[in-house]
Amino acid sequence: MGNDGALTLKKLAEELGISVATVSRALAGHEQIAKKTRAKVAEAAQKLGYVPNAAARQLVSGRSGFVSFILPIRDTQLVDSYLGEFITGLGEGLVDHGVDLLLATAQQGQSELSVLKHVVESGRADGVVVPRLEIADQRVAYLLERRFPFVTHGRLLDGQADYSWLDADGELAFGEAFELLYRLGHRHFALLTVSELLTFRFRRERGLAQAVARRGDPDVRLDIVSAPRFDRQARSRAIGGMLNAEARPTAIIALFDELAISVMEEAEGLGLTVPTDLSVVGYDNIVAADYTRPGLTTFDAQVRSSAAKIAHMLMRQMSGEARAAQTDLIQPELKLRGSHGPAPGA
Amino acid sequence: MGNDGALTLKKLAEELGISVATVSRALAGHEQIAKKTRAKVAEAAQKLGYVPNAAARQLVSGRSGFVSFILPIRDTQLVDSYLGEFITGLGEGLVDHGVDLLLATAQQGQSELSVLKHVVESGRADGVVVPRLEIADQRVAYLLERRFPFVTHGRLLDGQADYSWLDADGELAFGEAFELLYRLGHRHFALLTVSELLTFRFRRERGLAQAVARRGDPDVRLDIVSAPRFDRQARSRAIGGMLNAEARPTAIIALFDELAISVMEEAEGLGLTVPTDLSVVGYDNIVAADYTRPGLTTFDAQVRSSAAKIAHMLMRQMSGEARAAQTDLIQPELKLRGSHGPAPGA
DNA sequence: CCAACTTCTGCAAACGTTTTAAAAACGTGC
DNA sequence: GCACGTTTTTAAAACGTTTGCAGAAGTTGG
Repeated sequence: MGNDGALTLKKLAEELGISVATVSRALAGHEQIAKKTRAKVAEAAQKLGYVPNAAARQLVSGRSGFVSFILPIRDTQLVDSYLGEFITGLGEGLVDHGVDLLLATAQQGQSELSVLKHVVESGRADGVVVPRLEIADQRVAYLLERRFPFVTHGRLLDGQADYSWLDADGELAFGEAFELLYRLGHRHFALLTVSELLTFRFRRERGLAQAVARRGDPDVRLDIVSAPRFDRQARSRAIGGMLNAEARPTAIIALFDELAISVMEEAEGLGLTVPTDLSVVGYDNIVAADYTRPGLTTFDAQVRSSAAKIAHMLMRQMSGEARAAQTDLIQPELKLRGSHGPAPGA
Repeated sequence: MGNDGALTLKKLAEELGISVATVSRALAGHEQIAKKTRAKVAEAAQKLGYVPNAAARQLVSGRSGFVSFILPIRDTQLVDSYLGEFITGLGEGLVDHGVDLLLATAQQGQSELSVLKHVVESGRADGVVVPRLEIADQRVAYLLERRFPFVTHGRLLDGQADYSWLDADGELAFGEAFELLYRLGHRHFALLTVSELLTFRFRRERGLAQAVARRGDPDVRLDIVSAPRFDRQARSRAIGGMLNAEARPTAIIALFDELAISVMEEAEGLGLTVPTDLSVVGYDNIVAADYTRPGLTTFDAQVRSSAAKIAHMLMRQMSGEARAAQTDLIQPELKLRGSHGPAPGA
């Protein structure tokens, strides 16, 4: 409802004195309907403000005209910059195709996977976008088995599965971060990471480890510190511990900007100056990275434009235009700001 | 579809050897169906993973189970922090009610109003959320006339129309901002605003003007400067002009944080120190406000929790629980950070 | 064992479209 | 004026649910 005396095709047909079938076809612009009739119908529809009922249309066509994105369950404390940008980007990408975005949320106690299944099985969406892949991602497994159109942001670790993805090359970026800092004289590094089994985490960690190995410098030391992703208190403790260690690292590479910014805040609290005492490099280039003082040196993962690209990839897939899986590996761009510098005493 | 051999009620019924009607009622938990039958049906549905088709359900019930939000058309350059937070908040609020969020976007050349009409008339949503009211807001007029459930963020200027809104008291906040700075000795103020006909703009401007009038101090000078909302270049020019004037204001009150942050950046570029040379106060408390150096003194408009509240208001309205219009005026909370200080030479 | 309930189940219509297959209208040439 | 091909229109089925109404079991009392 909300639509009690709604204008239906039937009423419109009665008004015009022709059958619903004709009206339907006329509005769809079928050639087989006389031009004159088409014009007459179009005019009446326009005048009376006829808008076809979405549910009825969906029922017969089988397509909902929606692309869905399941909002990840997250702590209510922390705003996740990634989400806002990603959704905005998706919206921008979908506009061009006249497709709307369905944001589904998991209720308390409901798993994200079950929401996804529900959306798919109920036919409320024609395709989905899956962010932040996990190590053995059940969502991907389900969608593949179900043969349902989807595109992921990020990719699985093994190259087995055949699906469409867009990812930023974090492996490369983290190698680059190491090289940047190594050349500035840093030898004692710390990688600030999280414990979740997200694939991007493993890739970035691997990229860093490989860069270290490539140098083969026995003086290089790399500490690995895990911080909780959401609990601000615990995160602060973990970072504090790292910065208070007797042998403090001089270069900190954070898995993503939010962690990097936490490091900068914590350092400030401890009286350490960035970048004189401590170099910090992040990843993502969230909006806030431009506002810290000094600005955060980071890699632009182009979340927003990636989301738009993902939207296009998905549309191509849904239209059947692209039969094979499409992949796109984008190059994160190093944003040199002020949070990195020569190693102290170098 | 993507749902070829989809499991329908009919198939489920055949499987069980009973009629669709019974299965439907059993799943809905009707008392009139024997407990034993209900259990049997529930089990089978569970086992076979039956999920009712959304379109069919919607067609007969007339409800879509969606709440819609029309993504405002904006420049592709600038991330609008408000949107991300607002949408996240809406999602959080709607979760509790098992309602999903439909994000519709206006295509190039399509007006936001026409998208809204389309969503409403096609029955794709049961209620809508309208952000950032304009001076004679056509969306509100349309929704009222259409008697369609909606809640707005922000309110109209005249108290005539009878609708549900949630707003933050910007009038109060801007008065408070003036008082804060006046007491610190500032006499030359500038209000940095925009030219759009947004109601929140007029309220905040009015709040400031009234506070000035209340003091009745002939020494107080208030400049009003308009900056474009999206064009970064032009914005920079407008702010630069203000800061380069022979008689430069010492206290700048910005309509919202993004403008305030621009002021701080521009000031830094001109070699001015905040807050020594210049006090800056914003409004909204976007995430970035906490990361600028010095931190931006601003008012927390609690966008995210407001959005969640709006979601609840809307649900109450849609369920018919609340017959009269509901309103909620929240108190923006002053966040004292480092961007304000005593007037130079005071 | 039958009537009169009560409890349970099923038929069929309805929701508003699209689309298949068939019928009606229209010309045209003879 | 009739047959024939072409153009235009329509009746009816289908999509997968929910629900009013009626009918079929079950149960109870006489």
